[in-house]
Amino acid sequence: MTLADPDPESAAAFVADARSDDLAVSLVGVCATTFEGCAERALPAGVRHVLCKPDDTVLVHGASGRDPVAWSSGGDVTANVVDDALELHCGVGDGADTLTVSFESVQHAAAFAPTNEAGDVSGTEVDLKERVLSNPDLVEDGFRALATERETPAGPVDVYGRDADGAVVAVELKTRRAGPSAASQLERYVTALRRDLHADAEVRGILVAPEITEKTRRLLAESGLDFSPVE
Amino acid sequence: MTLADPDPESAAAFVADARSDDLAVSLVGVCATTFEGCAERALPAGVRHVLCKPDDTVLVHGASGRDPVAWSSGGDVTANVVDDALELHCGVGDGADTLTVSFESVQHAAAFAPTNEAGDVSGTEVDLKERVLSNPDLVEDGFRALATERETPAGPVDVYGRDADGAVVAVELKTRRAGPSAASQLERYVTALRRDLHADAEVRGILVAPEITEKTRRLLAESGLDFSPVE
DNA sequence: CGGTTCATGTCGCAC
DNA sequence: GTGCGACGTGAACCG
Repeated sequence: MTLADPDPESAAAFVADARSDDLAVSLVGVCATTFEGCAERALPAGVRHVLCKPDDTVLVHGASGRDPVAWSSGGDVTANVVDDALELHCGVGDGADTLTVSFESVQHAAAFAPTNEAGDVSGTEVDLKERVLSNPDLVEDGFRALATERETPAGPVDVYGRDADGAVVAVELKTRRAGPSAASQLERYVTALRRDLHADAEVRGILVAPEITEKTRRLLAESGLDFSPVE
Repeated sequence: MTLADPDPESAAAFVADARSDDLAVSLVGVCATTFEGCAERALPAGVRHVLCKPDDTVLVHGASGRDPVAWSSGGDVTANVVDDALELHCGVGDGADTLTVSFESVQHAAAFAPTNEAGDVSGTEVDLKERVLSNPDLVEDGFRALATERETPAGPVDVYGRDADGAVVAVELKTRRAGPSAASQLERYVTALRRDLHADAEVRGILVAPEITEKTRRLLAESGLDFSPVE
């Protein structure tokens, strides 16, 4: 399941075999990449790590960063020998987005059978929603939740309810410090609700987040929306 | 620079050595992960690929998807032997966000010296901006660009100019099909400009994108903003 | 399949 | 460092 300093033919065969067995392949070597499609990008030759997953995802990682320096998702993957070098071709058949990885040399290759199992995340927006539902006063004293993901012409409101005075309230939840887009999002929902409900209905909007930036605070104020810090 | 089926002590030493030499390490093995911090997540034991980069980024990849199933950026990385097993500890010293990767077994380890070189992307918003500047009619017949990234109280406008009638125009550029957030963003800029400029100044907003969704079209219309298809 | 939104988003840039 | 917006964003969810 491993090769060291293979020649191009061996490497190509190794990759092809592994892929036909639904294995993942980890490659280390000197390679250049080109991507063409909706955007374009080329990388000069360099030592990189290439991971080919059984779902045809190909990741090219450089020395730093969480994100790959090049990648391909979706389309087919083929391993060929071109000009006496291993070359990976990734992309949809008709070739809208295409990634090519051209190896000058392969230091190392390993094949393995990865598991797909995953775990659940907690601390997400859903958790915050559940907390708000079980303790509506977090939003505001006297707030009552009536629905979640209530549909409006502008999209679904995270939490929909009424305040102590009976006014309709749209609640937008953010698990982190909220920025201007959150204020705009809430404003879209509130505007849509005002249009949707009877003209005499009062509609308020409350942004629930651990924190907001100053500009966001100003935006909320200008739109007559409220902020309720949580967590 | 390679190990096959190492015992935990060898694996830990291998990782530690590689890291002290500023090398990246590619690991394949059966491992479980836990992440704790702003959110929480745990993965059961499974065969995965772990990539430790010299910048202390750690990526845990499963069988599918472009994104890692677990990762750590920033903090320190240490490789220890715990309960006769390799364990990677990643996180800031005081431990806000912590990732732990516990190996049941290591099938394979490889160390290498990755290059950091990267290439530039074309087809991005900057390219679209340059195209618009060199050919303002793309925005609208008679449009004249006066500035890019012009500052407003709501943030910088992509392109700022005037239309054939001399009215101020804020242009928001999107390289892909634009959604509701783009309309809201443009509206924020236009509102800020109307407030900022003389009261009698007419201010228009034009969203420039290859395409927009229907809801976005409606939002633009409600706000009196325009859409100009490009590309 | 398209539309919308969340994300441990990540990343880069300006203040 | 914080704030802000783009990203070849990716990924899930829903009609």
